[in-house]
Amino acid sequence: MIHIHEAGGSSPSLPTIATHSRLYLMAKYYVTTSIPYVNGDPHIGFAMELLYADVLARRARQQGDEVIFTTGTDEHGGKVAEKAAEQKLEPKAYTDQISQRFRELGKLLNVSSNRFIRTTDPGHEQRAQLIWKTIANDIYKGKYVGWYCTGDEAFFTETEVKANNGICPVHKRPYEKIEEENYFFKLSKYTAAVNEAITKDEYRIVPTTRRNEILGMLKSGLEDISISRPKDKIGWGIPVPSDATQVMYVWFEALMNYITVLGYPEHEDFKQYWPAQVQVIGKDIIRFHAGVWPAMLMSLKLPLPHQLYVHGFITVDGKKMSKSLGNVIHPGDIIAKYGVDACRYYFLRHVPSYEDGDFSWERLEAVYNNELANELGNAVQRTVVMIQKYEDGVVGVTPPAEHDIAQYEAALANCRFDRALDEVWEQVRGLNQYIDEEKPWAIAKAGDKDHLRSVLAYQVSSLLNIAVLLEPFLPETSAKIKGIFGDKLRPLEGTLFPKHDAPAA
RNA sequence: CGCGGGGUGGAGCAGCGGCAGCUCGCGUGGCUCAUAACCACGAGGUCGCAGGUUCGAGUCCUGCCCCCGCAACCA
Repeated sequence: MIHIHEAGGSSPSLPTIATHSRLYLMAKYYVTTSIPYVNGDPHIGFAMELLYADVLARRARQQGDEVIFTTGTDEHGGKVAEKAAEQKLEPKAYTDQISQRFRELGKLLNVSSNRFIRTTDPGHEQRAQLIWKTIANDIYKGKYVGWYCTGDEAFFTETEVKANNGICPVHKRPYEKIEEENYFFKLSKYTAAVNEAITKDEYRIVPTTRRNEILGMLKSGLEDISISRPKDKIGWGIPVPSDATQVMYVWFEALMNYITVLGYPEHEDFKQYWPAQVQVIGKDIIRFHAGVWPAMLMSLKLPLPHQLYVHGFITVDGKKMSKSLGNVIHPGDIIAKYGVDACRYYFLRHVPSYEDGDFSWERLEAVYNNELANELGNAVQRTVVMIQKYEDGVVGVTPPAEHDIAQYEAALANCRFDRALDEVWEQVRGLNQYIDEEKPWAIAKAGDKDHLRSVLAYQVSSLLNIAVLLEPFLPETSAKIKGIFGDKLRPLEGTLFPKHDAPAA
């Protein structure tokens, strides 16, 4: 049995406007994040990945799809065992702790994932062994030859060894040539087929630059990869079936999570939800997801995911985030000061969806004040006040929205979250311009009740439309706006985004 | 010749063959419904450097310089 953990998914909100333009058939929608390796606490890099996947999941639900949205943690391997030993913990006890922090990260960010898989779940381990047996035809025993430094307890590449003239610069001793018995996966056999699937966009990789990158790698062909480790060297892993001396190489087994979490092979969820619509990953692990993973699926005779979305990395004040620099940003710090939606907004709009981006408190402050408080928050506020002043708080009949959302939809289909929000903000600006042009206060003075009512109704309609478009991105804000302009006016206690005076530390 | 991404007004970015554009910041004006918010107008760029193709080049080609990743077993 597989462990299924229900995370705090929000109830799907019914689309009011977005769907009237097209007929959308209810479908199964499966979206995944990568499962981060638990050798450290979560930071904003993975937080961003959760947010991207969350937008896709929420949008799909909004369209009426049934959604499975998975995330989880990758918990085996030498590095984890080392970390655990440092803290004088058993590996499992250590990963229990860290895994929990990743789970909490999702809640903190209001991410609507509904399954959380750990590679140490018994279900995953059993299914991984089953997968191994299923693709046994593509697995063979071979020798891995490498340069090993006993000081580092690690292998080094040929080029690295050459660059150091055969002597480890840290430990001042020669690298040893070590042969190791490993199992290998016939990755080479599938190179051509993977290449074709990507070329034909059957397995669509966005952005295009990433697609080109992987096609370049595939052109020279992929070599078979070692997929096991001797148990006496790295004990913390899933045993290879029928060979007690070996455990599975972490990566090989971790990739399987995308199907074991659905209950591959027999569970109904697997049958209904695979292949995934979109798999969200970071640029560092593209070769595993665009090279190894599709080959594994082909070996299993399973269809490939429809789309792989590769995001970039975040720098902080232009510098790489690192513990030694002490500039690691924790999502909790941002949320504590600005709220969860402001945090979501920053990463979704101001980190380029197709490239690396930068975070700084100054920029967050500016964005919060200008775009969230002034433009959106104030548009809501002025509309609320006008309805109170001129209409005794009565919201009239609102006309359906007439905005063209083709650009917004196209942006989302291509995982251009930044562009999608640009489109929404076009409407926010448009609304503020509309108010200034129509001058409802002047109409009120002139006493033209009908005209006034239609202008205010338009404002409300525009805001409700914005709320719908915003739902996948800023679910709380969206709900608040919808709540204010329901059948009757229900103003908030304060404002949507209260202004801050002092910048954050 | 390892591979890839990038260098456009103070900042962040778009444009990828046809008058250099957007957001922030800055300046001026307008408005008063509003969270000193909103709206309009303006200043500010020889588009990394040097050649070339073209009637015309951020935009195509060649060479160079500078940043940032990746470089196969650490996941």
